Amino acid sequence: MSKKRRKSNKVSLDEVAQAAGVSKMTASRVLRESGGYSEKTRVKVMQQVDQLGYLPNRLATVFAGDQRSTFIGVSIPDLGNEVFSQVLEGIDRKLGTFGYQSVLGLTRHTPQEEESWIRTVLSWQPAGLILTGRYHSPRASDMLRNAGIPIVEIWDLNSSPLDMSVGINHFDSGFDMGRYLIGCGYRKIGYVGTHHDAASAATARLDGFCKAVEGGGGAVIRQLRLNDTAAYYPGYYGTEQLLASAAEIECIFYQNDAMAFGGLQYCATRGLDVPGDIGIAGWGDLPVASVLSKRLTSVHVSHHKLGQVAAEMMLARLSDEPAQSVKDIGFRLIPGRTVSNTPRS
Amino acid sequence: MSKKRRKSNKVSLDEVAQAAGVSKMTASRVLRESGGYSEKTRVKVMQQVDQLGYLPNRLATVFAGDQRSTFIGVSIPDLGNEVFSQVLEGIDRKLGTFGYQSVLGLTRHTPQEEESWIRTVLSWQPAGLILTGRYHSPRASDMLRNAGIPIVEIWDLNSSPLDMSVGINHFDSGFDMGRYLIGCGYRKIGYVGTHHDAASAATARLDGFCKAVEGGGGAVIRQLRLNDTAAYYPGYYGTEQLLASAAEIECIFYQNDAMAFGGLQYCATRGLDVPGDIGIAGWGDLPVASVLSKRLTSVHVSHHKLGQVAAEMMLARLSDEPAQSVKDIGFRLIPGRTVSNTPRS
DNA sequence: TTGAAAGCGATACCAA
DNA sequence: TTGGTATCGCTTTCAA
Repeated sequence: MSKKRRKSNKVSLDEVAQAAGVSKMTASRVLRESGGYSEKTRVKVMQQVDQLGYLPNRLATVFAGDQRSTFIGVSIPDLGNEVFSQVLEGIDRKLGTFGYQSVLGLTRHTPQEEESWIRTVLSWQPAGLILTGRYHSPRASDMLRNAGIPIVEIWDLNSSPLDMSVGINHFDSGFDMGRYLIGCGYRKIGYVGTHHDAASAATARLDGFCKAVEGGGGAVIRQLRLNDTAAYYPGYYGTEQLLASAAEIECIFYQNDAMAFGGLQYCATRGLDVPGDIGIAGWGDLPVASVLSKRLTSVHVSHHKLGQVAAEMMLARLSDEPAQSVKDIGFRLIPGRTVSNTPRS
Repeated sequence: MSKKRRKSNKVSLDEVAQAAGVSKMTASRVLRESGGYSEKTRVKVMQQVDQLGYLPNRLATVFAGDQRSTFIGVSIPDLGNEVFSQVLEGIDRKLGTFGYQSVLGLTRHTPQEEESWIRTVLSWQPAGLILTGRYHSPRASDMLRNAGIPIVEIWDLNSSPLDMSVGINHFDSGFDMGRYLIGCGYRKIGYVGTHHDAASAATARLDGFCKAVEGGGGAVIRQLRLNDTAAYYPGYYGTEQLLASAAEIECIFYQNDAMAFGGLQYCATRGLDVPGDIGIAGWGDLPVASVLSKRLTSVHVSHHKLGQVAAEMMLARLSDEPAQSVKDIGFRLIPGRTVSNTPRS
């Protein structure tokens, strides 16, 4: 009240202590249940805490002590893509259970936005960082190296990570799908995705896919990369565009299941039989695939688990337990019924 | 190096200042571009900033000054439900643009988890809070009132909010759908949703729905509330259960479009014609509906916009602009083609 | 078991 | 244009 620079009307530990007739150190010890104090003192202090509605200021705590905050910065490209909202859910549920909070950053896949977000988040002294993707701008990499906190790079498995990495090998997952489609007899294949740059996991998938297809005597005769999100409707109109420009395509591989589902709907609308007239393959095994009458050919990845494992590695590190630094959570090709394994040609 | 309680190897403002041969106040002014300093000084300081890789400690800034942090606590029930991941995306994109960060809390719709999350987040001195839902535990309400920061309650429009509110009137949206289905001639109606408690917006929707149906001479003859998430597959098997227990149902209203889509797939699998044999109505107008060959009967709500508006109200308040305290973003019934407007009975 | 004093990294305020 | 000093709320350290 009397002080000049009182920043708010919040109750401070000192006020609680005075009200309880003890020093603030004693009150501090009671609240942290550390060091020695008598039961009588504890009761007196806790009474005042309740009475005054005292809430500790953790900023001051972290600032004063050698402690770290309980923030974990989490960067995610976007939440429109169900893949990433599942990863985030997995991360935050696990972190929350252990008293940590996610500080979100939607970085749109761009290194510049990531860099600026990293700078800001680091200034809040986070306990650790979980980043999607393995590519970071040079300045971001510098900051990360100097931060001296645990860092988990997720999604695209990084065999020589800054610190730790969890994910899958996207190249291999694309390769396996390519090989599978070749094995089914397809030769003229198309791809529908969004505009992903060279550093993206989707690009690695596509590279692996093309390699397998070409190695097997087929060809990815057209790759459509839309300037849109990897969602249902772009899959729908992307399929339309693709088939309009290359009618001979026998099978289409999509960036993810949402787009593949859009493609399925386009085919249904046009009366194209799947897989009779055209094969459809997705990626990610998203929930929408769980209710289709024909199982969607796809690649299963446990997104929720990926997030959980990332959080677990972070937590292990924070409590100085021995932690693996690289973890491949794997994938599984799902044959499904939207491609035909009886070659037509 | 020489100091005793050096908490880390981080570079402090004082070190930068010393290296540049000025006082830390001068360095502080340069970095904040406030007050007066000469160009020569600016250059000297900035050089050292680059050289030493100085990152400000915002904890200290907030702690020292009258400033607030740039954290906004955001509580969301879960991200598996696309509705909420869209809301969150809308919030974080807007906040991020203005230099604020979302501190996430997945509170599972339970007041207890919300309370514990609120306590933690408040201890970090956030600039504001965005909370999903209008019901809070008594202790949470106390803390919120005493926090003295802007609070936006979203989702379920609250005409007498703690502070501000954005959302829609869920009761009305359910009512409109009920009236619409009655107008189409349906009388024996079912509901499939998840287990939502009395405080949930989904309950308000269902209440409004029932009122309209009963007022129109129909009956909601069975309400199925699954102990599961409001997702595709529960919609699928929920439909199966519902029809097994009440075959006379002519039309089903679902908690959201994801569940309705699961219902559609169940009908397709069983050879039931929609809307010939049974009507299907969803809620939320989720992206999946955008690619169905038959437009799903639903209620459109702009989830992304809801998040944006919530963030805008928060930002306005934080910059002391006049801000509306209650905003209804509205909804729109989408007739669609999964219910029939030619009554059969 | 308790308390007094120093200090964490920055900013506000006032003086030079 | 600059710098010294007090201060934010709490914990650490040391002494009683």
